[in-house]
Amino acid sequence: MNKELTFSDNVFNPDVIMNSGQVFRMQREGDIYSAFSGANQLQFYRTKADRFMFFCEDDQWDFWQSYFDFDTDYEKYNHAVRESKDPFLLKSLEVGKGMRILRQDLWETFVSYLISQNNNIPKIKKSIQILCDRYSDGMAFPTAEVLSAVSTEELSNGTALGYRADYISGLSKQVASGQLDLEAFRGHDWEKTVEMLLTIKGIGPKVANCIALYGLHVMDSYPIDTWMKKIISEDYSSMDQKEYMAWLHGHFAGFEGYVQQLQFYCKRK
DNA sequence: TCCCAGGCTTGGT
DNA sequence: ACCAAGCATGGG
Repeated sequence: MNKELTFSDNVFNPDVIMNSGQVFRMQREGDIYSAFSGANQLQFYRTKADRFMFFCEDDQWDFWQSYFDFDTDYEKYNHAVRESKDPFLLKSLEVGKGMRILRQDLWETFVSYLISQNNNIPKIKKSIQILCDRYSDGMAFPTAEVLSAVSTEELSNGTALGYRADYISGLSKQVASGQLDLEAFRGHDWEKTVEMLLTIKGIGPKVANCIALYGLHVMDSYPIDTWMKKIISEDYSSMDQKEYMAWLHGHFAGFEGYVQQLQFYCKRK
């Protein structure tokens, strides 16, 4: 099916989204954007300045609508950002306008952020693509069932996963056996969600917040990584990390993750 | 060669 | 509760 939708640049900018570090399988070739998540795939392109044409399988549109969070008005978030008059945030919004927080396939999000630890974005993308090529058709993300049948040795060979292969193997087996139901992670508040995620081997505070935000759409979670630490020390030098977190929550309760995503994108750019 | 990358586990205090 | 070492891999 195809669908044409109108968005202002302030609320949907695929170039910003795909380079924001929250997604590893969205790319642009010429004028055509492609996105892959789980077993879903989508192509789209800009038809006018503020219009986009989307193409996907009929039964996948609901997923993609949810993926891009199209039902949420991001202008209300942007308004709050402008109201704050915080210099670094105003700059971040200018650079990163059109950012959205995606709602990605949950299994793929778990595995992707297990891979992300102590790693860099190009290499994360590379490892994920190798998994898709080797254990799927190159487009759908390999299922837990398939990965659980692969030995840890094979999984770590030629994938650049390193020690992370062990975490992925372990999680795959738990999910494939039914011992762990990823759907059970939905529907809890931030604290409970993170607490549950931390029980999984290989998931620490940073990865837990990434999965909460990008997979479970818990919008008040915000991962603190090396870049965010750099932002706090360089752009909020009057605060320590704790004070920064209190400030973020105080001004942007309920969408801290979006605000932080703008900052992260701006800093890396 | 060392340092860093969207860090976590383990084993010490 | 906090701290350091170790962990695979590749790029600068």
